[in-house]
Amino acid sequence: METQSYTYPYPHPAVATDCVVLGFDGHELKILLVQRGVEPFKGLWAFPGGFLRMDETAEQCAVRELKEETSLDLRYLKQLGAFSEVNRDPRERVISIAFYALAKKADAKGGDDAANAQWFSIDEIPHLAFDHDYILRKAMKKIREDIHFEPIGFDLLDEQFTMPELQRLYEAILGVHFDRRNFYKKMLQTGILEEVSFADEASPTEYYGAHREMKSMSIDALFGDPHTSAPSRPVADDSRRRKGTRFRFNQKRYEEYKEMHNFRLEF
Amino acid sequence: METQSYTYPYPHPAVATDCVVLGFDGHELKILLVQRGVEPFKGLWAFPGGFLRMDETAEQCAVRELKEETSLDLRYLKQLGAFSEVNRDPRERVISIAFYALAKKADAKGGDDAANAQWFSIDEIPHLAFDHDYILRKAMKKIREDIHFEPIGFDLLDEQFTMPELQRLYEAILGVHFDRRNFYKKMLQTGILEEVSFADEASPTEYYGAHREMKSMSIDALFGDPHTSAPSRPVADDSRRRKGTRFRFNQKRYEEYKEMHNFRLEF
DNA sequence: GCAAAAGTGTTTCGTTTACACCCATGC
DNA sequence: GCATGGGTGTAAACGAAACACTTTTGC
Repeated sequence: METQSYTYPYPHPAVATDCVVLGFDGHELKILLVQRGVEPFKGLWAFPGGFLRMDETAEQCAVRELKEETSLDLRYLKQLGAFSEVNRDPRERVISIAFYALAKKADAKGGDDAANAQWFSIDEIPHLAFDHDYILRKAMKKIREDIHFEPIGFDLLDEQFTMPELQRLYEAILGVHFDRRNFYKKMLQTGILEEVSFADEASPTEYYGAHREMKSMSIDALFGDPHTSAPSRPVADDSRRRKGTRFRFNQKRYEEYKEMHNFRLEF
Repeated sequence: METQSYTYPYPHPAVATDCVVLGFDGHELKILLVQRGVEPFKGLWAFPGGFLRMDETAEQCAVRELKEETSLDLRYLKQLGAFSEVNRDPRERVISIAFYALAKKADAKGGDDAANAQWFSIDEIPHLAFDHDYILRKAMKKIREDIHFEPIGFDLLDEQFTMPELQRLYEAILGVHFDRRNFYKKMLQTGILEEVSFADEASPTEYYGAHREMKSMSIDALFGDPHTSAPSRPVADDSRRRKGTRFRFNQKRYEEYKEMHNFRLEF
């Protein structure tokens, strides 16, 4: 395809991006890997990524490559930094700008469109190509730090989620166990979660793929709290309910809260 | 000097490093800048930095360039990330890998060897070349975050320092005011500081540049606690004393403490 | 109907904050 | 000797941690 060549008075390294994509299936953290079809490291698994074009930023490159290789849209992209070991790529000098990204639970389930892209459980990651083992360790370290101060958990769950789901996610990322009651309290105290009432169920992102007629729920909506109006709720709804009260992340309240707390919110 | 040229089948960006060097004079934070002698942005101030060589990592490049441009040795170097805006350099596509570094108080004072390197007070920074204004904001943000979890303050002070000095540093970085008593307590509680006894004064890094005969202090050294042996101490020592109890950072205790607290120590 | 998971409040403990006086030094 | 800065303890308020039982759901 390319037949030209490019000449510079000084040597230039190649610049590429790599993206550590995380997903969460409700119980375990997952990492999205692609299997290399060409040398070097042919057959080994690696992070999606590729070479930087001259008309795009590193961020744009990471998004583009991910789309190309795994047809996944990103919710959250954060730079880990540049990896510049001299011999990290046997072909030529390649600087990699690495990112981590988060995929919604729904996307994470069906997201292996690309022939050789696959989700791996975080504790069953094979040995990776290049210095990607090292990059993964850095990524996990950073995520564990970031999650204390940024609401990244919500980017890994569906738009609506239950408290136990959120807790399992935090526990999976941080590798610790929380007391359920304390976790509830802490999360609710921040005020950045809003309870999803039955009236809101047929929200922008569909819930369990089912539609709901506006009419049958409008009464409940008027009365607000689903508990008080529960007896009058059509039984049919139950088929679509799943266990537990559902919440959703409220971006606006988060911004307010952050401002109140000097832009430093601890989870 | 270079007459060769370098050719690649695909276009490559240039890769450079930039280093935000911080110093502290006891009252204010300082930033080390160099004045550009050539276009683009000739005459404007910028961070020390330069192009990456093919046989060095980005970290090595940052250290080398800093040494070349300002003859300063670094105490602490941390990557901020890669800056990859397409037009950040008008000459050609240049990716910058930025770092921040800390200079000891002593170095910071006399460190402007290089003809056109100069320390600027943090709130008198001129408009900078390239996207360095933006990089500076990112650097300050990261330092303010990092200082909560890493003992970076000590890299900005001399080996020995007083508690008020340390407090002023924290206040300068974070832009807040602490209650003196609470600050003492918190710092001492961590256990990572050790009080410098008179016996230790002639420590590896000299104190106020004066030497001290080992003989005249060996007795105090044997008895440990400086308070009990104070009356027998030669009066001559007082000439070298400065106001206040001095402390030093104990790396070993820090490692222990960090391990005890899951590698997450909050300052 | 039974097992598994969701939901809820209170007490205890440790940490953080607020606050005032004496002492040492330098002018 | 006076002003400036260094050094110390205690009480109140707040946030984190520990803890058990009832309700709902799914089989």
